[in-house]
Amino acid sequence: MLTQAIEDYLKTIYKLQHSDEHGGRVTTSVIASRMEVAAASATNMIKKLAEMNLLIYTPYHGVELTASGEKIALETIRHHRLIELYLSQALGYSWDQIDAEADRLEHAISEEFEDRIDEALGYPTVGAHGEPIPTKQGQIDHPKYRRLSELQDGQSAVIRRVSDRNPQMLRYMENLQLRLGTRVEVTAKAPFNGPLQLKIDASKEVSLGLEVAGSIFVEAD
Amino acid sequence: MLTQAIEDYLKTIYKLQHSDEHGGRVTTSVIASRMEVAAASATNMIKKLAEMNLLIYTPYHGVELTASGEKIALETIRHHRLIELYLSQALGYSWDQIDAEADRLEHAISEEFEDRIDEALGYPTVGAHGEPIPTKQGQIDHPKYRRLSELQDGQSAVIRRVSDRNPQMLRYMENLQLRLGTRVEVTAKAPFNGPLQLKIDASKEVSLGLEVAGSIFVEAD
DNA sequence: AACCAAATTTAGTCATGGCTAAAAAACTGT
DNA sequence: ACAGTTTTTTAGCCATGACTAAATTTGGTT
Repeated sequence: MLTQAIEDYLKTIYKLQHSDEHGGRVTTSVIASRMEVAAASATNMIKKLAEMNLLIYTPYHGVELTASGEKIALETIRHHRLIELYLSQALGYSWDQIDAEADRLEHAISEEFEDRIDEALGYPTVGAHGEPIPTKQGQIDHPKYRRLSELQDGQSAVIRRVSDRNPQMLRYMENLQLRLGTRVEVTAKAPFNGPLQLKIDASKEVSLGLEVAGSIFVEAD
Repeated sequence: MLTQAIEDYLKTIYKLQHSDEHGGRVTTSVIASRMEVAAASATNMIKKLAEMNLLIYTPYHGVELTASGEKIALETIRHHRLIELYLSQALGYSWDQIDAEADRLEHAISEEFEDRIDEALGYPTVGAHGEPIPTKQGQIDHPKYRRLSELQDGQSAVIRRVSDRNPQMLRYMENLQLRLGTRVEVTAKAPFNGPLQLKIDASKEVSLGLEVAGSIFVEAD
């Protein structure tokens, strides 16, 4: 009944609904591009999900998850984030490897497995990249952090979340020791969308491009 | 290319080829019954696997894995047994729960994951139910243990492997503290295929039916 | 040798979830 | 307001891997 494809679509749609980028409007083409399928394939699946009352579909205008659709999405996301954290904490995976592995495992694990790694991890509320982990009851809050790229010259902040979209970027961040909890200070900002100069952990200085800085979310002092 | 279904069929066929029950002849109906699919479905898949040179198919007479088919089967079995052992050792699963969970996970894990749990477990050679774990190179040996049901009155032995076919039976064995390494002694054998009397770990005595005793493999003194 | 039952294969169907090509609807800009 | 572009949907196709029903082969019995 709940296939892997369905879970993947719902997860993707949930994430799109809660990203600030698209203004809440989740269209066929955005879904298709995130899922890396043709638009027609997305339309097909959307119709099927609407049929199953997992989302509300307004043709030509986009989708919105129903309560039951959101529930499944959050369960899938919970699986994903618990697995990611387990891979990094218990099995020594690095930041850039966990997403791909979790993408496959999230559909294969049982409630039992979920519960056991949740316990082994000490009932965490935040995932490996700083994302909130939904509770078993489907509760989740979305703390609004600022992007490192938005900080002004001289401001100091602590890294709270990083985007997990690009594994190569994650590896780059890891190399720079940009981790959750790391304190950073913007010591200079080049004009015309140029790079910013960053002091990491009050020691080493690096120059960071805006694309990377925009993928790092911080809590400013 | 290598779907979950293909891996499952190859694994099943490998196990059937190496079980003493069918005299090496692995037929469509045996495969179908183990896979819990209709015979026609098995025929379809067998033809496909023969097409892929993963097995040799003699219509109406059965199949035999080729070297490449066996390689895939052993990789799948290795995954399965490593996962089972990890679930029981690292996550506290009981004997009766690990097979079902591993059946799903075995298709979802990467080489990386395989290597990491292999390391975490200390490069084990024997699985949770005593089955040999194939090496990464596909080597495996099949120690021939005797069934507990074949022991004579008065004989003593150590449990080396149990069948994992029936979860309820596994739970029953666990309750009786019949574990790998446990020493047992047959203190009496009822005639006409009746139950045998068993002394477990030189302490408690139980009466064990032949079906259970036939699912326990021992190394006699 | 011929018949019968059991095992096996063939033929045809279905659901899933992709795809492309073509049609239709919705946004643009003038 | 309408022409052109972009987005979305429709229509039709394909592979996978199940299924049932019917046909075929095998093997045992007399």
